[in-house]
Amino acid sequence: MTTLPEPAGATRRVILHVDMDAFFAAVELRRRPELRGQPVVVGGRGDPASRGVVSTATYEARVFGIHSGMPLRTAARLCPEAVFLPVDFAAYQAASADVFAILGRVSPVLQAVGLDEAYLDLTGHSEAPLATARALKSDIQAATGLVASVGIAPNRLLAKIASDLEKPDGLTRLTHEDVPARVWPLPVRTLHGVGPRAEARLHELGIGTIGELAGTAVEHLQSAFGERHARALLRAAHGEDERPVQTERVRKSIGRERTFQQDCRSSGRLAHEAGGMLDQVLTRLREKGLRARTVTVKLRYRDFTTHTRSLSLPSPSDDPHILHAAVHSCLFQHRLHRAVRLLGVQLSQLSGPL
DNA sequence: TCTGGGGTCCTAGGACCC
DNA sequence: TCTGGGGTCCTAGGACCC
Repeated sequence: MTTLPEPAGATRRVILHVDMDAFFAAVELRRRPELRGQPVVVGGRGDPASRGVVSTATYEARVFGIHSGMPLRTAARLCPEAVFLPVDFAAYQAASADVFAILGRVSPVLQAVGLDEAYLDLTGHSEAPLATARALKSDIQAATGLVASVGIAPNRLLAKIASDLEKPDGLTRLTHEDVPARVWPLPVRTLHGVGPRAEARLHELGIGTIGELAGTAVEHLQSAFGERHARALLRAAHGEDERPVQTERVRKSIGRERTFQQDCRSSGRLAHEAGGMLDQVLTRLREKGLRARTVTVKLRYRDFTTHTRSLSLPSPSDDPHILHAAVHSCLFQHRLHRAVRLLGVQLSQLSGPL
């Protein structure tokens, strides 16, 4: 089996993926050095008895099977002696700004992915990519005390896989020629875009590794995934990815959502909470000088079914009266006879000021 | 009393217009 | 009476990512 040939005339790009190791936890340990070496879990309010999930766990905590997205209660059961800390988003934003200042000096073609990841395009740079990456890692550590893993590859897909291969403190280069030996043995779930559902469907087709996916006929995938998705999966399995590093992105929606500590049965309280959440979203909307045309209210019930109700206004608005009325209308189009676990208010179809 | 909160992108049916 | 397409908007839901 061989990889697909590169498209004729394509320039060979040099893409870096920089991924901070256990970022939230690393920032916490910087100011609580006495916790170094201990299992530390950052998530929710830092109270393992409350509803919330793990944002980041130190490698000492991961040994117990704790990982991001796991309920805090479960983490506490796996490792009762772990230290639980609340999420301090402002602290991570500040640390992130320090890291991105350093990244920005390496290349202006920089795409942030959340607070702790970034892609850089180094195509055309004279310095050897490995030397650049080594210097970058050491600059980040010297300036912030934080550790990054870096992947180098001809595209974003492979760069991201590369940065994960030798975590933590990794520095890994992947080329197209490396794909059969180093990428194909990995589980399909490693591919960006393959989540729990796609993984399960692939397993049903007898496909467990990226190599097995790469060797599958597109017709075999189409019934389960549709033609577009099937072709995208195959391209990814062959290490093909033409997506550019995108330096700017337009925000499409802003919203607020909250899980109740106890499920809410009162429609009066829901209306009150939704109004408060809309006010918070409106503050951000106006700070950015935006207007919104679509209002969505989301409810999740105890069984985790999620329902949305949306309303498009005739024209974009930042008028509190109009938007509150729209939220109210969406909320009461929901059937409110069941206890609600989560309430969300979202504004979309955003546009700039008139 | 497993399963947060911030998002993006895709699909699909029906309405409506040409 | 039967039978068209294409395009866009609206709405709801699902999958995925950090």
